[in-house]
Amino acid sequence: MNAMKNTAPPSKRGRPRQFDREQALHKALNLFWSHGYEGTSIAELVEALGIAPPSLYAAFGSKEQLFLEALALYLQGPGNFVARALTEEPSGQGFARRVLLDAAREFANGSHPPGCMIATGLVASASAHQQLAQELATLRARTREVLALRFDQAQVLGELPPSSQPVAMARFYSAVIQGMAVQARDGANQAALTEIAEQALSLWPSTAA
Amino acid sequence: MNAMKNTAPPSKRGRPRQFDREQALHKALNLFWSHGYEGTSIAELVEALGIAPPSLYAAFGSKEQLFLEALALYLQGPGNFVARALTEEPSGQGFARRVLLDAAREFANGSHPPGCMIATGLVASASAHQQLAQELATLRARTREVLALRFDQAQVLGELPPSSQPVAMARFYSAVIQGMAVQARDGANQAALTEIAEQALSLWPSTAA
DNA sequence: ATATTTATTTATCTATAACTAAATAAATTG
DNA sequence: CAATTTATTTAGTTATAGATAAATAAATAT
Repeated sequence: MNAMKNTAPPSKRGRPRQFDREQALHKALNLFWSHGYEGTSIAELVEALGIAPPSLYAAFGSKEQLFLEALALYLQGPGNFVARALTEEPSGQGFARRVLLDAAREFANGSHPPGCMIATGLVASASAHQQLAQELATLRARTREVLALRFDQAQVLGELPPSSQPVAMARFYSAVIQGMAVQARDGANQAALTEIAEQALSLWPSTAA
Repeated sequence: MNAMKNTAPPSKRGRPRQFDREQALHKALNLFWSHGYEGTSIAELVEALGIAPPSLYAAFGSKEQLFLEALALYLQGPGNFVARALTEEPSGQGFARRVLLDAAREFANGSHPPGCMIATGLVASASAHQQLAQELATLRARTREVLALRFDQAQVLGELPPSSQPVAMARFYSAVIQGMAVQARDGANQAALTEIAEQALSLWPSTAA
């Protein structure tokens, strides 16, 4: 609820925390990423983090808050490729290309779990976790919107023909990314994912002004 | 484990079952489809089916067996579009077209939950359910293989140029279907899904022998 | 009718889920 | 040092998970 607690400098009074909070958060991220929110128990978390339940709750509040923090970490780290492309790729096509190829690389990057926490997170879950599921759905929607905005912009700038449909294109490329995430979970390597990405990218209208 | 128990004609001796097994299975399917395997509890199942736990266990064996039966029902019903296309569409392109457009229709068909049980089922789950997750992953792999086989066949028949890559195409179309399933869960309607499908289908190489 | 078979009812059982109260330990502040 | 603050340890709590034993009910077979 309060971001201050997390971004505040380590407080000076009181017994110091015996574990590295950032490192613990990374381990939690890996668990949630691998097994999903519902598939990860507090028992597994405290085991992996090497701490007792009260330490986890003192540091992170609840399972849900821990998940949300792990998700934020994901979005700043392995899941930041959309944001990066957004600032670094000026053209619509370059943006699409960058996002899909980075997705292919990240989804099959052996240094962390396969796939994407957003694309396939809480797609079907218990009613009790509907709020969290909605949060993930909103993140997926935002990615679609970002693509649509960029494609619309490309159209306005004449990079895309007036006949093209930015929103439909955004849905298409989003779907491809989400499918790539599923296949990554099923063991597809970077080469396989890149082939998927390249086929999708070959759909980009040729620059005929 | 034994298919006989389920396919056998209703036995004649003993107290007859007080509920409709098929109807109960349909309700279980809807729950699993909506909330996933992990997100559906026995308590919710017996509530929806209107029976007591021992009746559920007597009829279906276990939660996992019930899920597998529901999955089989899904594959014969709303999830049978790949199998249908396989027997009814002779050409590679017709097959791809049929599968993707049927997926668009089924994934957003209001008479049952959105999306696809296979495409997004148990993509990330607890270690305890790894066997079931593997089962789903195998079904996804089979779909990919079916597409690849059909595309390969199309290539042999000259319908696809020698330069095309059936396996890569199969991965691509599978990914699109899986992405469509995610978007259906997120509320995409048939029109939106069809637009995704049409874009993917527009990639089909023009018939230039 | 009696025995046999199968299903349902009722009341749990054991294990695990998420979470926490209370006591103790380790730091800072005055 | 005493008071205060915060973290950890220990040992739980309550609720729910999946599953079942035992008694009862309702059918068929002989």
